[in-house]
Parts: sequence; structure tokens; C-alpha cells
Amino acid sequence: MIDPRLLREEPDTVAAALARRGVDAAEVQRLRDLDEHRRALIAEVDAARAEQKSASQAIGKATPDERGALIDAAGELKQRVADLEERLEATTRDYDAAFAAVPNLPHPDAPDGDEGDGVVLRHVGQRPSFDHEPRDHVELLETPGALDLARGAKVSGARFAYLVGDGALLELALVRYALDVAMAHGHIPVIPPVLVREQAMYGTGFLPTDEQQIFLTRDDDYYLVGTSEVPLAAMHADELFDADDLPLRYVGYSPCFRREAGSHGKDTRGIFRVHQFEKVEMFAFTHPDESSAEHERLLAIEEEILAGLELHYRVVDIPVGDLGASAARKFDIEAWLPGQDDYREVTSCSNTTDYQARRLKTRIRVADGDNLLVHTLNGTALPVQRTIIALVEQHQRADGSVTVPEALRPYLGREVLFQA
RNA sequence: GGAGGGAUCGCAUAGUCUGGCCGAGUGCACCCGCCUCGAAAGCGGGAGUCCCGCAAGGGACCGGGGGUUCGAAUCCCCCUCCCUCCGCCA
Repeated sequence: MIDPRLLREEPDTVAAALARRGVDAAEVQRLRDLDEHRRALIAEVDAARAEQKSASQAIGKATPDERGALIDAAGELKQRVADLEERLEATTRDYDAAFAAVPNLPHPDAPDGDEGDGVVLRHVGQRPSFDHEPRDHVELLETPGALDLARGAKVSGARFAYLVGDGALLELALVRYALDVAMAHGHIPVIPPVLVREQAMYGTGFLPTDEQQIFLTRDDDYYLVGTSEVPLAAMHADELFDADDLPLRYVGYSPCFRREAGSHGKDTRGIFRVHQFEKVEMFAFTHPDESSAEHERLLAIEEEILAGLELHYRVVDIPVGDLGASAARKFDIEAWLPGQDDYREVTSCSNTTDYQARRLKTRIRVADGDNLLVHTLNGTALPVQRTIIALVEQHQRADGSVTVPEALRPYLGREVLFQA
């Protein structure tokens, strides 16, 4: 949620920032009206309650003779408070719904534009060249039996797969490798719950905005997380940090579940876009002054992980039109996929500033003055399926086997995979 | 799944039966003084979170939500979480 106080004090600044994300001026005006109306009602309710409170206290101190008349008079105050409270509740519902629908203010440095208008910041590594026609990951993995798409479809449907044998071991090796790199940078490893309550989804900004992407259990009202960002962020909901608790850095490993509604026909081949995948995800809580630096830091770790796997990739500064609701700024890393002859997104690193923290009520205690909201950031350390794709496609050899990059060998105990 | 016990201001607790003098006492921890060469002990003082307000001030918060009442930490109902015992179980 955006800062209602900033909207009040600098409405033009907020309107201009939101306009970049396609929120029109009328909607911003509506937020201001709701805010003003609500504050006026709060003042009225508080005054009415104050009156009722002192009337009640007077009754407590009155003699038995005086009571009857005082109680009758207080009865009217009771009704007035109830009426005002009802009006305040109705207004607050509108206010909450309207503010919940507003995305975060974009960072001034985030580029303008929509999906596809990203600014490529740099290319890293060498684009691999092959003497043979490069195979794609489906061929490379299915042939040796490391991936079973047909049975995934049989058991669970489209966009599900089995990783088998070396495929399964490759996942565990990659995960442990990514965890080790993140841990070396001070991130605490976490295996979080992946079924969460509505509150966690709302607090992290996936609800109400991305509702159609989320799996929900039928009988228990649990949401399946689409990323461990959700349970990691919600971990410290309703908490007050001391300044020296921060920065607090985690690295989570979890399955992720996405309905992929609206992407029918898109990326249907293989395991690039599936309903269930695994991901190693970094998450950080910082002082508000530190979040931009932390953002660069997380991005650097992502690059260290990919570069360590000897993968060729590019870094993209995501335009405001393509940001998730919570993000003020986002960097994606796109790896080169020879099987698609294109760069495709593998990681994503967002600074959500105080947007999640405001809903989650995660704050920092300040010795003198008002307590501060923390800033939260998230960044993919390693998406298992997409990394497997990039790895086998970029490191494939003419015979269909795959060279294991140096950094991964200790984790896999192998120099080559899928050798006949 | 069955039976019982709990949730109070950082931690531990009092208050709940008998509604008002309780936003709330006490101990520990914490902060500031005094004392001391310095510390401990002792003594004195301070200190929760959120909202409205320029301020003065006001309001809300005793796990969450509803109800009764002029008035609820306290009475009633629902929910969540934790603990103990029984059953089942990876």
C-alpha cells in the first residue's frame, strides 16, 4: 500500500508517479477524497466516544439517586456513537479496497514503457556457439530419462513434469550451490510453509491484484504460494525491529505454484512454464535508506550464481508498465537459451520499498520520533527448472551430453551428464 | 478425531469469580540520574503500539471478531493459536 500521508501532503508528486504506471488522475483524486472523508469521520467518532466515556464515568461516581437520569441521558450518546461508527466502517471498507488496488510508486530511475521496453544494462559471458544444431532442453533431458513430461501430464495434467534420476540430483545440486553462495553473503537459509493464509497474500501485494494466478485449497482457505517471497516477507508481520537487527537477510527454498491463467498456448513446450516449480529465493529487510544499495547487492549475488554456472545472460531494467504491484523497481536477468534462440527471464529482483511493509506492519523502532516502516526486497537466487534449461542447453555437447560447470561439480560429483 | 487448560504493556506474572476508582499493579530486563576510582548493590526518576490533530488535546488497543450494558481485561457467543492427556499417523 502506498503512503496515505504522502498522498495527502504531496498529491501532485504521487499522481505524477502513479500516472507513469497508468493510474489515472481521477482515481488518485478518489483516493484523496476517501482519505479526507475518513479522517473527518474519525475525528467525529473520537469526539462522540470521548463524550460517551466521560458520561459513563460520571455514572460510576454518581450516587444511587442520581443514576437513573444519567443512564437515560447516556443511552442517547450510545446510539450516536454506534451510528457514527457504522459510517466510519463503511468508509474504511471503501478506503481499504481503493488503496489495496493501487500499485507502488515507481522508483524515479525505473524506465518508462510497457513489457518489452526494458533497458538492457549489460551482457555477461559468451554466447555459446555449436558445431551442431543445438538441441532444446526437452530433447536433452528426455532422451536420457532425466525429465518425464508424458507421465507428468498423465498424473497431473499439462504443465507438470517429473525430474528423474540425474534430473532430480541436478536440482538438489543447484539448490545447495545457490544456498551456499547466498549464505556466504550473510543470508539465512529457510524452508518456509508454502500454504499460507489470505493475510500473507494480501500483505505481500499478491492479493487482490494477482488473484487469478493463485491456487486456493477448497476446504481450508489456504493459498499456495507462487514464490517463497510470500512466507519470507510475512514471517515478520506485526513486528518491530531494533535498528541493529537490520539488515536481515534470508534465502528460502520452496516449491512455487502458479495457475498461469491467461498464458494458454504460451511456452507450452518443456518445463519453462509449469504450474509447480522449485526456487531458491533471497529476501531482505532493510532500513529505508539502505534499500537501493541492497537492491544492487541482491542483483550482484544473482549474477555471481549465474556466472558461476558459466551461463551467458543479460541484465534488464524493467519498465514501470511491467512491474508487479509491489515493486518500485525491478531488474530481471535473462539467460540465453539456445533451444529458443533467445534470452528468457530466469531471475527477478525487486525493491518493494515500504509497500509490503505497510500492509505487513513490519517496522523499526526509532529512539526519538516516529517508528519507521522497513523496506523489503526480494530476488531470485536460482529458479530450478529454468536454470536446468539454460544449463543443459548452453553446456550441451554434440553427442547430447552436458558439461557440468566447474562450480557445480562438487555438488554433483560429476563432470559430464547424460553421457551414453 | 476425543478430553481438558491457556493467550494481559520486552520477558514473567497480578487483575477475570464479585463490570466503573484498570491502558492496567508487581518482579526482571531496559534507559536517565545519585552514590562509586570504576562497577555491583542501593536510592530516585523514565519508558508500550497505533490513529486523528499545527498544537493543546482526544480516541483505539488486555489473541481476533461479534454481543449484553450508560460502562467490558472482567459477563455471553464464534474463531485462531499454544500447552497437556488419549487415539491415529510420515
